[in-house]
Formats: sequence, C-alpha cells, structure tokens
Amino acid sequence: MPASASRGCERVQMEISERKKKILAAVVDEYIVTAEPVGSKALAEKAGLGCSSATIRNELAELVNMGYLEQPHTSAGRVPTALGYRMYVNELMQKQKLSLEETEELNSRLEKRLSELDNTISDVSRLASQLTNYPALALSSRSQVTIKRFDIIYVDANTFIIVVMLDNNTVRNKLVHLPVSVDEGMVKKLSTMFNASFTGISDSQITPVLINSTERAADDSLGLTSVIAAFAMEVLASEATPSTYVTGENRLLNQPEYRDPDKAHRLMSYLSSGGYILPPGEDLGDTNEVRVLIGPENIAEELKDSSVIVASYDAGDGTKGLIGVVGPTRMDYSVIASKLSFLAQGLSRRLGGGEAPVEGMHNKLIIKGDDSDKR
Amino acid sequence: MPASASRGCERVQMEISERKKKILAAVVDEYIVTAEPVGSKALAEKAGLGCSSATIRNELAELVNMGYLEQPHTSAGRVPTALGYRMYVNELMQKQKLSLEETEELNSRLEKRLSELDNTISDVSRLASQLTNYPALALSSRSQVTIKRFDIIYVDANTFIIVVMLDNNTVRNKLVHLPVSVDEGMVKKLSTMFNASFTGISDSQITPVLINSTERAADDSLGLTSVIAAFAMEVLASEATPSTYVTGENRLLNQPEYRDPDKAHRLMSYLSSGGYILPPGEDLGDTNEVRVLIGPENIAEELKDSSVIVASYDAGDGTKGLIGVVGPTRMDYSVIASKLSFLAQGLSRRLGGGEAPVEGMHNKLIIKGDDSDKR
DNA sequence: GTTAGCACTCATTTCTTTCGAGTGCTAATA
DNA sequence: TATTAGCACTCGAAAGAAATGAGTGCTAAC
Repeated sequence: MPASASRGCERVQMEISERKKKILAAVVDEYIVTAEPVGSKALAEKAGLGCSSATIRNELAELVNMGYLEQPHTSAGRVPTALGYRMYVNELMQKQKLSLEETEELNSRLEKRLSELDNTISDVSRLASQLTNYPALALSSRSQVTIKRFDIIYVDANTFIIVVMLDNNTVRNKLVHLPVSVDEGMVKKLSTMFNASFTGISDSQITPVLINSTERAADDSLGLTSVIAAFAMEVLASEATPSTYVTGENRLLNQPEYRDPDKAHRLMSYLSSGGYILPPGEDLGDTNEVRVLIGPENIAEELKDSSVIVASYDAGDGTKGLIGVVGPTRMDYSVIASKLSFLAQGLSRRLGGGEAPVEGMHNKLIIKGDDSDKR
Repeated sequence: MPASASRGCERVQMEISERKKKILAAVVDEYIVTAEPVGSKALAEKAGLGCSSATIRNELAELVNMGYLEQPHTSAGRVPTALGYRMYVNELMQKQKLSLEETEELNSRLEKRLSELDNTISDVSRLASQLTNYPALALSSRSQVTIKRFDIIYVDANTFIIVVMLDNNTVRNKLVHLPVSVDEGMVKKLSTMFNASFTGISDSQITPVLINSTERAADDSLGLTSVIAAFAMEVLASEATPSTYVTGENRLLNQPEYRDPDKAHRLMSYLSSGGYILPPGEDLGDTNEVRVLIGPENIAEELKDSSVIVASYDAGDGTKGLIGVVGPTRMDYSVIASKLSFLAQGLSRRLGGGEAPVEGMHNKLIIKGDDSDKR
C-alpha cells in the first residue's frame, strides 16, 4: 500500500496522481470564490470526480501531508498553502482566455484612457484596479535616457524657456526667471552649444568639467550654463527614476481577508508609501510575461500573506514597466493574469508608438512564477 | 425656576450659561481625545470647574435638552451632537496657535515639498495628510486662463513642438508628428499669427470662425492651424478644470469610528472617486479662511457623519483652491484648522510667486462655519 | 481501492450571567 | 435657591456556558 505508507510523515515527496491534481485544483477553485475552507462533501458534490466524500477525505489527507493544503483546525475544511497555489498556478490552472466581448470591452476602455492626456501609466493603473477590483500598481522605468535636442526660447531680458526633447520624444520645459538681463544672442549661442555637447549623453556624463568648459566657451558670466545643465540633469534623472503608482488601495477592504482594519491598514500604507513590490534591482522580466508572487514568495514582510500578480510591458524605446495588482493569496490568478497581460500588451503597443489597438487575438498568456524555490 | 422649567421639553431655546459653555467645551475636548462618551465624574475631576459630579449631571441633562449633547444609551456618558460641535467651533474652541517649533517644522517641510518638481498641489495634499493623520484633499482651479505666448519649434519636416506659455507663467508643450511635410517658413508664419490672434483670449473665444480665418490667412492647406488651435484649447480647458487630489485615504483606518471596514470603504471610495466635498458651484470662500463642515452640514450623503475642514488659498493670479482634510466629526478642529491655515497661506505665497517662506507670524486664524442653519 | 457509518473535534453561535460605569432622583445641606 | 451626597436603577459590554453542526479520521464492509 504505497499511498498509506506516507501517512504520518513530514511532507512526503511523491508523484502527485492525476486525481490528486484534480482535487487540488477543485479546492483552489472553490476557495477562490468562497474564501472559506472547503470540505470533502462539497467537493464530492460540486467537482464532478466520480467518487465519494470518504475517498476524497483520504486524498485530502495526503495532499495535506504533501504540503499543498492545510487545515485551519482539526474540524475544518482544507485551504491551499502557498505551495498549493504555486502548483495550481504552474500546472493546474485552466488558463483563462478573455472572451471576445471582454476583449472589446477592455480595448475600448484602454483606448479611452490612453487617448486622454499625459498620465498614461497612472491611468492604466487606475483601470487595472477597476477591472480587477484589487489595488493596482504600475511601474515604469527607462534605461538609458538621453537628450536629443535643446531649444531655448527668449521671452524677455530676464526670462527664457528651456525646452528639451528626449530620445523617446517626450518634451520637457522649464521657465527660468533671472535677476539679471541676458541678451538674445547669448541665448542663441548657449542653445547651439548645448545641442552640440549635451545631446546624446546620459546624466552621469554631465560633469562639472563639461559644464565649466561650456560656460567658458560660451563666455557666460551669468551662470546660465549651469542653470540649463541643472535642468537637463533634473530631467534625465527624473525620467530615469522608476516611478510607481498605486491606485485603488481601498478596494482591499472588499476582501474578507482584510476585514481586520489593522491588517488592511498595514498593507495599504505599505502600498501607498511606495514600498517595493518586486525585489529591488531585479529586472522587470520578459515582456508580455505575467509573474505571480504567492504569499511568502514576496520579499517584503508586509506582503508575506498577500499575492502579487504583475505583467510587464515594453514600449520598445527603452521604457519598460510593470502593471499589476495586489490582493489576498486567494485571487483569481487566471482571470486577473489575462486582464493584466492584456493591459500590458496594450501599453507596449501604445507607448511604442503604434496606434493600432490590441487586436482580437484573445491573448497569448505566459505565466511564470517564482521558480527559485527557496530564497 | 427658569432652569427646571425647561425640563422635559423639546430642545428649549435659552441663553446658555457660562458654566454650561465650560462644560460643553470640556465634553468636546475630552471626547476628541478619547472617542468615548464622557461622564459626569470624569468631568468633575478633570476639568477644573469647582463643582461636584451631581451638579454637572444636572447641567449635562439640560445640555442634552438643548440639543448640544446626546446619550448613546441611558447609562452612558454624553457625546456632542453636530449642534454641539458647531457651538464649540464657533464660540468655545480655544484657538490653537502653532508654537514656534511647529511653525518651523511645518515651514521646512512645506519648503521641501514646494521646491521639488511640478506637482505642488498634490504634494501639499500629501503633506496635509501626513501632518494631520487624516485623509487630505486639495483642489485648485483657475478662473480666467489665457495664453500669453506661442512658440513653435521646428524639429524636422514632419515634426514640431508647440510651446505655450500661460498668463500665470506655466508652460505647456506638445510634440506633433505629421504625415506630411511642412517647411520652416510656414511654422514661423503660424507662430506669428497665433501670437497675434490667440493670445489673451479664453478657450470659449477660440471659435471655428477664428480658426478658419487664421487658416486662410496663413495659407495653411495642411490643417496645422487646427492642430495648434486644438492644443491651445486643450491646454486652456485642462487648466481651467478644477483638479482635485485626495491622498492618504487609508489613514481613515486609524480612527475608531471607521473600524467598520464597510463604513471605511464607503467613505474612502467616495473620496477617491472624486465626489464633491463642497457644494458644487459654491465659491471657495475668502482666502485664508478656514471652513468647517460638521456631519449633517455636509451635502454629500457619504459625508453626513464625517466632518470636513478646509482652508482656502489664493495665489493671486487667478489660481484659487482649497486644502483640507476629512475625518470623523470628532476631530481636533483647532489644531487641524491651524495647520491647514498655515499650509494654505504658504501656498498662497508660494504660488503667488513670492519666494519668502511663511514667516513666524504664528498665524492668523479665521474660522468660519456653515452659518445657514438649515439648508 | 472505495465507501458507508460513526464517534469525535472544535469553531461558531446563542443564550445567560455578571459587572460596573453612569445616570436620575431624593433628601439633606449651605 | 443652588449644590451635593447618597442610592437605586439601567443597560451595554465582557465573561462564561451550552448548543450546534460542519467536517474530520478511522473502521469495517463491499
């Protein structure tokens, strides 16, 4: 009796039978919707696996041994462990394809968001939160930013506008007000010089040496050069700093696992304080890949009993980012992953300059987990 | 026996005696910190009004009759009613002046926020929330926005940048990419024309007629004119639309009155959905005035059992706005009003162009309520 | 290998009881 | 006439006790 041999042991390694898989999947599926421990009887009835509750009880007991499930207390049903979710996400989960209607719905909403003004990423974060009913986060970062072009607009003797165009075609400007007078010729000269020596370089290359030599070359005794250089650095730095948006934190309160205000508050303030979600420094993952971090797989203490689902996008011009949600470990990974993946793909295209909406290709969904088992 | 004559009647109108005022104030003060009904004994001990608990009980009973206090149940202490708070705010409250250290602390933090990039108002909202530990809101609106200056930067035959400077010296830009080629001369010409006929006017004055005549005058067959005009309108419109920021919603969960997740959620999502806080269309109030809306005085159903404290600022150039917090009716009106007032004054100065920090004038605090009793 | 049956466990719900803070009233006091 | 000590009374909240029932593990029969 190979099965009973495992009884009483600590997390036995054994091949998981087909039936066990089915049962585990059924447990997770059920738990996702009810948030209550699921019992053998309910399983026997609902999930159509032709066997009685007693049999299922045996299987459940073994799944507990194997570490996929756990019991809150002796006389309760089973609840998936992090390992159980991992297995579910990696192998068992039936990958959700969005229906055509859903795709269209999503598309039109995405469209609407993107067409409006500037704040693309934060807007999409908002959208993600709405669609999933979980707090959403969006992160975007640029790798190597450089300036493509300088213009300095002479407004009056004491005022000018610096306009700077970056290599990804975003344009930034700043109005500068000086206590001293500048003549238009100087402004022209500076503009030329900056275009000559400050374009195509990253912020670390803007050194005091460079600034000094420019200043001398332009014969600038007023310190204009350093003002402009400072702005250039500021723009480059702010563009290179990854920005994170968290929206819809309050939706956490919808979830039964956050009924405790303290627990909810802890997580919410962690989120809005901009605490890191992914291991800092870790790369963003391949584009169009969805990653799932389940409970203890998260590094941040505050997230250890929540899950994170993120999809990465890549605008092609060096702008990469993530869009994701945070919620209880019990989340509908499948649907959420689909939706996020969709949004990420939409972002990739849209930011990348292409104007076409994400097409009806329901969606290719690549879900990847945190493979490194221990960390 | 004038006092006992009121016994048993419905909300009797009578002059409120000095001692009653003192007691009422003490009740509110105490309730603000404990959030628990306050009883006669505690009052007799703490607040130094030389009389026994029995006397106080009599007074309390009358204050209940007069509508300033209420009892959650027969054997509990007293809790201020909205009317009680109103009275407290209007007459009884001992107006808090910020200490010098506090002023300096606030100043340096405000300074820091304002000196950093663009997002002044949202940043100050964040600051307000931090300082008060309540959700904060900031609203800013401009009355009459006009464009002061147009510049069009020729990038290449298909690309140019529109730079627009508003009458309050903010600068906006947009990169335009065209499918057809434009020559530099045309760009120059358009720039001149726009400066001639589109400056100093509001968005409603940008009519199709005006656009058409400009287009004809510039001999523009490519539709450039309308692109630029559209951008101008967009900028004007977006600038004129009052923008609201709500930050720190999660701090609501600190408050015992929002321990119920549903209640908290209701309010939080109302706040982050951008629901109006002040009666829509109502003017923002005089500058440097702090307004308090207590419980039922709010018009939004969702706010009927919360209070709102807002201070208004005025940058002088037509930019006006509010900065405020939302919380339980039991809030420390006095301190919060001081802090908000401080921030508002800081904003007024800073946005108004003056560079000096708010000085050590601890602060003049004008608190005004919702005087119209019924609405 | 599966399943019906049954005793057992234990969180949850419901009902009681206890406890005490706080009241209102009365009668004595200043 | 205003204040106060004293006391019975009220009623929510906390603590304890009992009932409930979902779900289990195990055994023995199929």
